Amino acid sequence: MAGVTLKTVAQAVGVSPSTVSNAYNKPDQLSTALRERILATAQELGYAGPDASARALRSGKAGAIGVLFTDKLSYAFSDPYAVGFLAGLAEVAEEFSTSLLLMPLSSADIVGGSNAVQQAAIDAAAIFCVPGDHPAVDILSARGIPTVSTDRGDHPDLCWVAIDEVEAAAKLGQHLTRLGHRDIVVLVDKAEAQARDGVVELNFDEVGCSDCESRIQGLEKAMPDARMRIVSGGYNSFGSGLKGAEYVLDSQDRPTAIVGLSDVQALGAMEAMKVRGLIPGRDLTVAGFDDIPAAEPAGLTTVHQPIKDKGRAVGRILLDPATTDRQVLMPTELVVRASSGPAPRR
Amino acid sequence: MAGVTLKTVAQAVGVSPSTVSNAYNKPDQLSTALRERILATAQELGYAGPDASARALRSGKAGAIGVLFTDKLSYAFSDPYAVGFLAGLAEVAEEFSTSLLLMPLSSADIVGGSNAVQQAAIDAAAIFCVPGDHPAVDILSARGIPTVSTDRGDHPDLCWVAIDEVEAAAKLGQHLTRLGHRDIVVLVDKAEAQARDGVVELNFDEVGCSDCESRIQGLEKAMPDARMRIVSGGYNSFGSGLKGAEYVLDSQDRPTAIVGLSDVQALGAMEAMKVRGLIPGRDLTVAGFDDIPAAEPAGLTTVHQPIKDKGRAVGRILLDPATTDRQVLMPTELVVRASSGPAPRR
DNA sequence: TCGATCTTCTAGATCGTTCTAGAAAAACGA
DNA sequence: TCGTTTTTCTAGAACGATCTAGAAGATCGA
Repeated sequence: MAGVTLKTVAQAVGVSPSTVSNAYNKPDQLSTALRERILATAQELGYAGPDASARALRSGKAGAIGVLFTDKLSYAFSDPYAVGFLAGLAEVAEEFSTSLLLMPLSSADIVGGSNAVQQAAIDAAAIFCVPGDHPAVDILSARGIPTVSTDRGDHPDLCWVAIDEVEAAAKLGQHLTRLGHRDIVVLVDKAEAQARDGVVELNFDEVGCSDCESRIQGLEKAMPDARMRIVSGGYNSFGSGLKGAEYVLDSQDRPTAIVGLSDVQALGAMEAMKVRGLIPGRDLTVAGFDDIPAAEPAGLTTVHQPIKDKGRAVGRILLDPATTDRQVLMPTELVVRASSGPAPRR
Repeated sequence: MAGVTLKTVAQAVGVSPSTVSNAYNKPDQLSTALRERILATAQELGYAGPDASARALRSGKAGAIGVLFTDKLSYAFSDPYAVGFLAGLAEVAEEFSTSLLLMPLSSADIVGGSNAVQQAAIDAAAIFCVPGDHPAVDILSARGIPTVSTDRGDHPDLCWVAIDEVEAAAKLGQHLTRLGHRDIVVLVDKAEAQARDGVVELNFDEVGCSDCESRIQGLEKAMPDARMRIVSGGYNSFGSGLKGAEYVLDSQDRPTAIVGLSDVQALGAMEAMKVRGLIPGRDLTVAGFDDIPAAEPAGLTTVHQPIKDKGRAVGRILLDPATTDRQVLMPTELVVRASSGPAPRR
């Protein structure tokens, strides 16, 4: 049963292994009659096509691109933003009949030798929301694997597809300033924050995520006179946004606006308001980032970025030889919805 | 620069290739001093460890398991149910330092030879919400790749991790019967449904998804006297549930309860009610399936199933030699929340 | 001191393909 | 009819590792 190889089929048909290989990969290199005879015999013998590993070794193409994710995989997918990115990437991958290999980043065994990043048979890799100084990134570069990051790197020779985070945040900041907001809370994700029911207040230098830092800088730039507090409810998720906002809303010192650095967190904040009978845009302003699909029905003011296109662009750079871009800056757009309104007079 | 192999390193150090290989894979087979010398030289030469494809070929282990998804990848991830499953699977994969290979099922090129399912270098595969008679499943079995399905198969020798769909639906049906509901609408996903603003009414034999069919059967079993209509708003998503429910709510012939065959669709239905000023559980009953994280805050009555455990169980069967189970039936539980209430008198 | 055991390392086959070069046969143009 | 091109097929060497068996030297107990 087992052990049927190209050679087996070749012998059965009475041709050379090369010919059988061609029957699968280069149909125009042999006569149709022979090709059909080969395929039929293969079927009979239970041969299911060339072995993937052997093909990968010989041809030097693994037929898969890796996707490096932040932290645990579970949290990665809880944000529709990641899903949209992946969908765009998958679209291009499909076009080049390439698979996507998810590489979970258990922070633990990265240092040890036997992790997925070391072992993975991939031609290239997309680095999604993983900081450029992460050990896994070094491993990939040591392996000589081409990578595209979604962080806008400082190295001019690295590949990336990104948005101008500072500018994007500044757009939102200007909007808030114009509405008269001078006292805001920024919700960030911070896995380490698990004290005080999982909610913690941070200083800027404790944020530790370059995207988040850039966005905060953008907000500060556009709101120079505002008081700005940074609060984390834990992970980048609806629940954490909810918890963070609850902490803020139940405190004695409410801001006039809450900005989630991702839409899921902002939506959590809206939920917290709803529970307390507060109306977003009237009693308190809420805004987010990314413009995920759920943002529109919820009426959430946010900064739109072309999520799926970002995934597509990464895919093109990695797979499409016709694409010569190495660094792509995507446009962003402020989308004003009902959740933002003028700051109430004090 | 390029072309640094085991052999190169071996020559540089002055040992045999086998020894270098052992330095990476079997540290106890050589002296510590030599091992360190080898690793240091490798570093110097820019050798990043054994080539993944070559290792896969020789050792017969690809170091990855495939995940077969329904339809386009984008829709697959729009349901948190899939995300939960994947998280559980990833958890086990991580433990065995194995990667996950996503195999999108573009219905088009399955017949052609050059699709991901044919090419993928995987040791095993998880078949997630793909019917057992799908061509891709045949390809996997032809390749001799062990699989575990999330559909409860009829074949006694196939591996699966599933719930008793009929029983699960019957639990919900009993609940609705007890509340006096005799007229319900079931929301199903049906990609082909794009007429009439994407909303369409179906007969039972048009549903064409074995899970959905089982759930409808379970409902019918527990609600023998009820009138039951089947409506689809398109894909398995919030938006489709919303559209389907809008169609139902705006018709002259409203039911007393709407059952979404997935929570995302049921949540969409709740949204449609909210927009119309209807209160779930009072004006109309809404219920779902799966008990995704968003179901609880929304107060959605649903049938809980251990999503993440399902993923874990699949992972164990595929990867853990200590696991001898071949077929696992997971428990389900009716979770009653505010969205279900007694049927109003007519 | 001698055989037995353990540690450390090596030679060479092997995994199942695809690739390069080229041979044999068929088709073609003049 | 003869060289030339095209089609169709093949031999044999890679690809880069791991595995099996076994050799050489070190260690050990009696």
